[in-house]
Amino acid sequence: MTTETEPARRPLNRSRVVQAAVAIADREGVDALTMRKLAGELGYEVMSLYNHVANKDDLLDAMVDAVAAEIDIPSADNPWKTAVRSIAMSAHDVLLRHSWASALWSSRWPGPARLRHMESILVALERAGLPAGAVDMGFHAITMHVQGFTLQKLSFGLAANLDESAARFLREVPADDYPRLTGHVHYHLAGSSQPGAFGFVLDLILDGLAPA
Amino acid sequence: MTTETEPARRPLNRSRVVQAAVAIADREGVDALTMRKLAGELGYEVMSLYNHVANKDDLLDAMVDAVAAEIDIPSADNPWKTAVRSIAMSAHDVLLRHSWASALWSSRWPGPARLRHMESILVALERAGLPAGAVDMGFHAITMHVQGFTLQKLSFGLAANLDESAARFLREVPADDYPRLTGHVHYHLAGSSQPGAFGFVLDLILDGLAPA
DNA sequence: ACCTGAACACCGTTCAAGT
DNA sequence: ACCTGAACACCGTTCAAGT
Repeated sequence: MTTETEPARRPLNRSRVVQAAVAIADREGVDALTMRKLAGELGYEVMSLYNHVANKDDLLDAMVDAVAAEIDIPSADNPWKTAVRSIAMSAHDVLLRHSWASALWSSRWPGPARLRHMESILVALERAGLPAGAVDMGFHAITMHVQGFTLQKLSFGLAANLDESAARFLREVPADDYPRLTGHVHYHLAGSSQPGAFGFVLDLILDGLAPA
Repeated sequence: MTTETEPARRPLNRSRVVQAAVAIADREGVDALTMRKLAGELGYEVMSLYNHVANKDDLLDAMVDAVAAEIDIPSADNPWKTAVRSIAMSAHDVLLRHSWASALWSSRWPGPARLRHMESILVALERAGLPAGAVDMGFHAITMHVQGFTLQKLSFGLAANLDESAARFLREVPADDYPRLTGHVHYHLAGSSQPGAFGFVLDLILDGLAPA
C-alpha cells in the first residue's frame, strides 16, 4: 500500500532542522531541546538529523546564527548614532524574543550572520570619526551593553513572569537583612521601572564616546 | 584490619562538596563537572553527595554563591563612586578567576552572599543622593556592565588563549568580507587593547548617573 | 546521620544496514 | 544521498540496604 493516507513527509534539510530547534528552544527552553525530541517533532528518527548537522554543538552554533540573522542592519545614510542605536535596539529585541540565545551568545563561535552583525556595528562606529582605539573600545561597550542588559532583564523573569519572580523573592528573602534590595524589587513591582533604561544607558555610552 | 595504611577520609560536608565542585569547574569547565567525577575526586561514591546537596541544581546555586562570597564589600566611609568602583572591579576580577561563573550568574537564584553583594551596590549608590529611580537604574547599569564585560572578555579566550582564538579567527574568517572586524582582531593582537576599558566605560556610567 | 550498590530513565553519538 | 535500528558509553537520580 504505497498510497496511504499518511501525509508525504517534506524532505529534511539543514535550515528546517535549525528552524525547528529554535522553535523548541523558544517554547520550552534550550535545556528541553534534545536530538530525540527534535527528530520526533520533525517526523524523523534521531539519526536522520546527523545528515544535516554535524552534532549538537554544530546545531547550537547554527541556532545562534539563525537568531543573529534577525537583527536589523541599518542603511549607511543614517547618522552614525542613529545607526548604532538601531542596531543595539534591534539586537536587544531579537535576544528578548529568543530568551535562550543570550546565554549562548558569548560562548558560541560566530557564524556568517553574526559576523555581518558585528561588522555593521564597526562600520557605523567608524563613521563617527573617533580617535584611534575608540572604535574598538566602543564596539565592546555596545555589544557588552546589549548582552548584559538582555541577560539581566531575562534573569528576573521577563514581563509575564516578573510578578511571580518578585513574589518569590519577597517571600524567600528577609526584608530586614536586605532592605535596599527589597526596595528595589518593589520599584519593579510598582511598574515604575524605566522602560527606556536600555536606551538611556546606551546613550550614556554613545555620548561618552563622542562628547558633543 | 581496621588499622590500615590507607589515609582516614576527612568527613564530607556541604562546603567541602561545593569547594571541590568549584575547583573542578575552574580547572576543566562546568561541563566537565559531573556528580560521579566530583564524588570520585573527594574519595566517596556518587550517592554520598546527595546527603549534602539536594541535587545538581542546588549544587550549581551553591557554587555561584561561593564565588559571590569572594567579591569585596567596601567599608561605608569611602566616597560613593570609589565604593561602587571597587565593588565592580572586584566582581570583575572574581568572575574572571572563575570563568564558568559569568554564564551561570544570571540564571541562578541568588544565595546569601550574592544578595549581600547586590545590597552593597544599592547601599553605595544610595549615598550618592541621586534623584528617585536613578539608584534603581544605576544598579542595573552597573551589574549589567560587570557581567556583560566579563562575558565578553572570556568569550574571545582570555589572556593566554587570545592569540590562539585570534589566529583561528583570521584563518577561518575571510578578511575581504569583514574588513573592520578583521581590523578589530588585529587591534587585539597588537596588544594595544585598552587594559582599562572596563573602568573607562564604568566611569562613563557613573558620571552619567551623577553629572558633576 | 551518613554512606553504598544496583537499577532506571534518560542523554549524544557510532556503526552497520537499508533505500 | 538520505534514512533507520540497535547498541555504547555516558548522565542525574530513586530506592532499598547497610553502618
